[in-house]
Amino acid sequence: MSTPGSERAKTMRYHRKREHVIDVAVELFSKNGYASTGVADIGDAAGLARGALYYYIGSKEALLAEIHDRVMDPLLTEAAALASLEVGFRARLRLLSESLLWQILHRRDHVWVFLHEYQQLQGEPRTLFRAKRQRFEQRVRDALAEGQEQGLVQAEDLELATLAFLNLHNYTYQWLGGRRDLTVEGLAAFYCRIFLDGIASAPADAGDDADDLARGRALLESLRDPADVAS
Amino acid sequence: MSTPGSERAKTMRYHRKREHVIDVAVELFSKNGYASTGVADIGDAAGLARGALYYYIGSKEALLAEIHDRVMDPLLTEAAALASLEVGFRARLRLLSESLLWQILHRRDHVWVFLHEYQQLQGEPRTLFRAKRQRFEQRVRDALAEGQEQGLVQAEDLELATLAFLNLHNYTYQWLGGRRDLTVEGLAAFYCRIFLDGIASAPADAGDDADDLARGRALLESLRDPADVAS
Amino acid sequence: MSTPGSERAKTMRYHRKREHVIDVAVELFSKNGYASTGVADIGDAAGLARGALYYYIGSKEALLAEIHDRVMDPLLTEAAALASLEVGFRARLRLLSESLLWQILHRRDHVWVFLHEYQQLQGEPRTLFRAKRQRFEQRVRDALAEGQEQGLVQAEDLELATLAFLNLHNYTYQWLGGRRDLTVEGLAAFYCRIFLDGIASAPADAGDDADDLARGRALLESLRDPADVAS
Amino acid sequence: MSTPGSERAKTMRYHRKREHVIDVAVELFSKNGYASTGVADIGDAAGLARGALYYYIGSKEALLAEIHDRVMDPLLTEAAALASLEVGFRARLRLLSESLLWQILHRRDHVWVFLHEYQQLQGEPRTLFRAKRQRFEQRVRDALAEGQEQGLVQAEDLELATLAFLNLHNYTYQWLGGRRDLTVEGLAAFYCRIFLDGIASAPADAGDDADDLARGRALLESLRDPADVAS
DNA sequence: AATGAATGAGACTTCATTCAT
DNA sequence: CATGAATGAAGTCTCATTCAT
Repeated sequence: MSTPGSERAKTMRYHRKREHVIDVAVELFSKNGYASTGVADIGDAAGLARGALYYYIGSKEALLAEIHDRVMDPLLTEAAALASLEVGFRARLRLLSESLLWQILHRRDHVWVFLHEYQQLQGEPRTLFRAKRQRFEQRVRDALAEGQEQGLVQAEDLELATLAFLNLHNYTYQWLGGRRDLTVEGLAAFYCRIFLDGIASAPADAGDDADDLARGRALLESLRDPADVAS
Repeated sequence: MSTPGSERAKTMRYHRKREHVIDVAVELFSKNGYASTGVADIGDAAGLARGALYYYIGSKEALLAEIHDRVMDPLLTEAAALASLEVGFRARLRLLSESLLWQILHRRDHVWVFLHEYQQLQGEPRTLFRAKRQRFEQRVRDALAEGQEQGLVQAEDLELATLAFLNLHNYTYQWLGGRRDLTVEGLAAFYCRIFLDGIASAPADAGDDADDLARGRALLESLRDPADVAS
Repeated sequence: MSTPGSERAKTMRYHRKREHVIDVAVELFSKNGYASTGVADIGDAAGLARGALYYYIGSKEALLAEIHDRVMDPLLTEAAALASLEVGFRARLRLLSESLLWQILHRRDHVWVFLHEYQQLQGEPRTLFRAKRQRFEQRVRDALAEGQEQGLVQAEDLELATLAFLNLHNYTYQWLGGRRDLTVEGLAAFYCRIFLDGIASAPADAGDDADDLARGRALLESLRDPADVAS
Repeated sequence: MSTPGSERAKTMRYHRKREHVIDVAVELFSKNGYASTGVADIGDAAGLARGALYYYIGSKEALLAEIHDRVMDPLLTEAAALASLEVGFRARLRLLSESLLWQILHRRDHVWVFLHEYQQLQGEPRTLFRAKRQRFEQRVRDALAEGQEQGLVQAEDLELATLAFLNLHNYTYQWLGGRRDLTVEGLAAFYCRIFLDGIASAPADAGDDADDLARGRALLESLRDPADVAS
């Protein structure tokens, strides 16, 4: 009676619809925030009644966890692959940059949710997610350590250098909506030029600017509430 | 009934208590998120009943707006002062960096709320806040334009350079809690060394790395779901 | 298409599967309560999807009604048979006790549902069930009336004696789970010894204990909230 | 400005209203069942909006726990007092009976909830309640042990005797609604006469009835489905 | 200046039931 | 026979806000 593969077809339909629901949720979460988006809103946007929605998502928080995985998992897979690739330090970092920016540019909504709402995760998903994030961070740190050995990274504090690299990339999600002209390769080239040439330079001797800085700092302090400065 | 001056005294007490309430709210908002912090929580932490709280705050959203102003206003004041200061380009950018990092390090909780929950603002406070943010951004852009004229900033896209500078600084609030050893001056020196030396360098000719990059990109694409790559 | 007899075969299979579903439901209802057991739970435990389940049960409430009948109907049949049996009063009551305890011990789950969830029945099943229960109660009362005529039951209030007899038996389902060592005959002997020897005795003249009782009652009253005692 | 004791007055008002809410809930729970009674129903019956209700009750389950305590706590207090009272065995048991029946008759609704819905308790309240119940049961067992020493309780299995005593009393809540003519003292006298005279008698030698019983049992077995008898 | 009490909308989630396939 | 998908009402609970006192 039933065509072969019909069972898989059902599963396929379920799976496709489920993905659609998540897509819809991602868009709403990124636009209005996780806490401010109601399950009813998602249902309306997905064309599903409240009850049917739960047939697909389990819970609002499971939805959030899934969105995190959708970004984090490919990111880790790619970073692992890049770590094993036999390329030079600068190329490896540039490729890491491109991998990260690919997610940020192509999955803008996901990344917004991912970087903005991660603290809403509770329990096991929270733990899991934190571990994954640290694993990714470690990949970047490993790459920078390689550069350090080659003298291409001048930094006492490698941890801080890693964070600076991530700062540069991660915050992009905040303003990306207003700059749709950017490409992954172009942005990676720009960020990596700044970071690599900057981090390769000798730690600045502020000698020339010392006087200017002193005057400026005095000015700033004069503007601050004494109570604030004390703290 | 009331002694002369008592009215001003009341105002003072009122003001002090109000500040305290806001302090308490900032801490809770930064720890648990704006949406997840109830007015009751704030009241409990401030030692005030719900009714009395509203005597001081007006509304939960007004509280949020006030927190934004507490960071944004000094930032704008200082940026304006620095703009008029007669110092060199590098020093001015370094001072802007220090001004911004001072808020981030010394008002960590405020900055968290400010950078994390600003989209929860609605109506007029939202408009106002966006205008202030753009004004601050313009200060940075102006400083970079000065560097561009002097050949110290090599960037076709000055807007993008501005955003990169802000990326580097702003995202700091996300991980600052784990690095309490940092100082404003030290961090500013590090960020500005990277940014200034990096942005002053000639746009990279990726010639040497071209082959590595090609191989890496092929690897990355092979890992991606075809459906994703298409989009 | 269908071989002769296949229809009856279907009916058999249907019937057997239906019984299985009910068995599963009884177990769940008795363990978790009727209201707290979902139709989905029953389906899962029976290995049937939600849709298929309804092919067998009609509705959740019909299931509950059926479970009641499964206990009540044999009970009534047996009580009727015992009523016509020519045996002495003591033996008849003992046999009624054994009949009732047989259900309680051998169909513990059914009886739990039956004695615990009967008030969840609505409409016609409710009416029917109440009638059946009263018919059973009447059988016990009839037996006791026989004993009363023979002077073996000393009770002004025969109704109350009936209820006492039922109390003794029915509440057993509450703690039976912890006492799996008991047998129908043993428990019936114990209950009937107490009840028959107790009910055959002359109504107590509390003369000897009057003083003790008075002191005890005074103590109890002193412990009670005056507001409570009033009501 | 505020009259002395006004603070206590507020607390008093809160307390009184809270008690009222619980009273209302008890009535509904006992009439319709715990699971079938919605929080909305309680609110309606108490004349309180949904939100206000939670100001008083905390949660539906906390309400259930409170109802349990309202019965169990006085019961334990009284049982403890009676255990220390210097009275004879028969009087002590009679007083225990009266104490228990006082709750059953005067707090019929509470007792219904207490004896019928206790399994709905979860977590800590569940544990606590079970411990209290066992403590009460122990009081009865202690009293019966006293009788056993005096030869007034003929029972190999004291545990079972305890349960029989409790059966007799506890199940009363099921039919009490139809018999409002009863008094605590009258019912206790009746139950205790049956139980004490019954339990004091020599274990029955069913000699006289042996034949009748055998015939009756054969009849019963003939009525039963062979499949059932096997189990 | 402060409070406790109340509100009512809306939050997330569950559930018995139906129906096209 | 059986299923997966869908429904919509109802469930418990939270929350920002108001107001009489």
